[in-house]
Amino acid sequence: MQKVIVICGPTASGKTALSIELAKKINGEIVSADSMQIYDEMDIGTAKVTKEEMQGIKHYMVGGISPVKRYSVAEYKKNALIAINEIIEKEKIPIVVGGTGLYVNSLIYGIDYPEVETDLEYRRELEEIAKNNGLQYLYEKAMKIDKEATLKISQNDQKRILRILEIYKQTGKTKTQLEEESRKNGVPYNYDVYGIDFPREILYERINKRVELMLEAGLIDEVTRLYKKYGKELYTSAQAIGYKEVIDYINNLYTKEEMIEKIKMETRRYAKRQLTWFRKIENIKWLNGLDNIEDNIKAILHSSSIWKE
RNA sequence: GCCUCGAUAGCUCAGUUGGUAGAGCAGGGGACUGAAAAUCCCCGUGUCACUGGUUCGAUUCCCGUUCGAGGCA
Repeated sequence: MQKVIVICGPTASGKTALSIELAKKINGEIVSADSMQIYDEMDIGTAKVTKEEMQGIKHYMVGGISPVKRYSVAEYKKNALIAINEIIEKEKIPIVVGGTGLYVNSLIYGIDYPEVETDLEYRRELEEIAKNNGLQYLYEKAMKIDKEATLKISQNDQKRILRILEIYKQTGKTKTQLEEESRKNGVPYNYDVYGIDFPREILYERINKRVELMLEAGLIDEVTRLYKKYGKELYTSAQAIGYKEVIDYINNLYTKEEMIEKIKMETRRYAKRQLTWFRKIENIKWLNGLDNIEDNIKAILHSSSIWKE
């Protein structure tokens, strides 16, 4: 079965540099799995790869989406698969690189999503009901529709409660049903997953340093430009760490120092959550971020069966 | 130099009418199938500054010491 290499890891763990070196070595091309680097005009704060960094290696799924758009895993999965196939057509090796656990999983577990658009009207309606009648009311409603899925989530998890209701409204099927159907189809490729990790303290130092560098590189200007241009039109993209804090700073919700500390803190927490995703991936092979890139590439080539074929 | 107040979790502080203590924040762990950098769940042992005294028992009361803040000289 066709091999696809996957490199994941928390933010600031050096995924970009490692993946580009690897691509050069094995004639690969890169498919990003990052929910925020997919947006245009958000470069500094998302640590998007630059043209120079790419060194001629083609990247897919980086940019190309307006920051006003509400992108979703379903779209991601569909387009990432197209990219992977395109790379295979060229007889190159696809390397999926990213920090968004949900996106990575959509590929490696071959999750299928029915072709429906998100019904924003209905969502707004439900949000209204949650506000007026309390979330408990919707939780009970979800329980009646799909008990199994509802029992798995918290009574406070508004997003997932709404999702159970939305799915039923749009497809006539329950979330549990759809998940079962999705599992039947199997996975088309042999994904070989690697994770980069660091001792926590060192990772946090790297994160703090990176935030400082982003500020120096003009993060505030970038966000200001974006915010002036689109304002409240920004939705998903405005939830990005570094962006929401700068927007709050622009609106005088806190001082510059508070804003900087907040970005660092939120990024650290994000890294922690990312690790929770990756630890759960069965068969993930961990690389030590402290080792140099050459050694880690050797480790990948050694354990991956690509070159045995 | 004198007086007053303070010293409790990484930080800010609460509390124990004497029976060895708990909040917020930070931190840690986890969940995750169309917003996911989102959203949600769980986790609190620390010489109660140090020395001595009173007491069956002191982090709590008393004496002193050290450090910090304020006031008076």
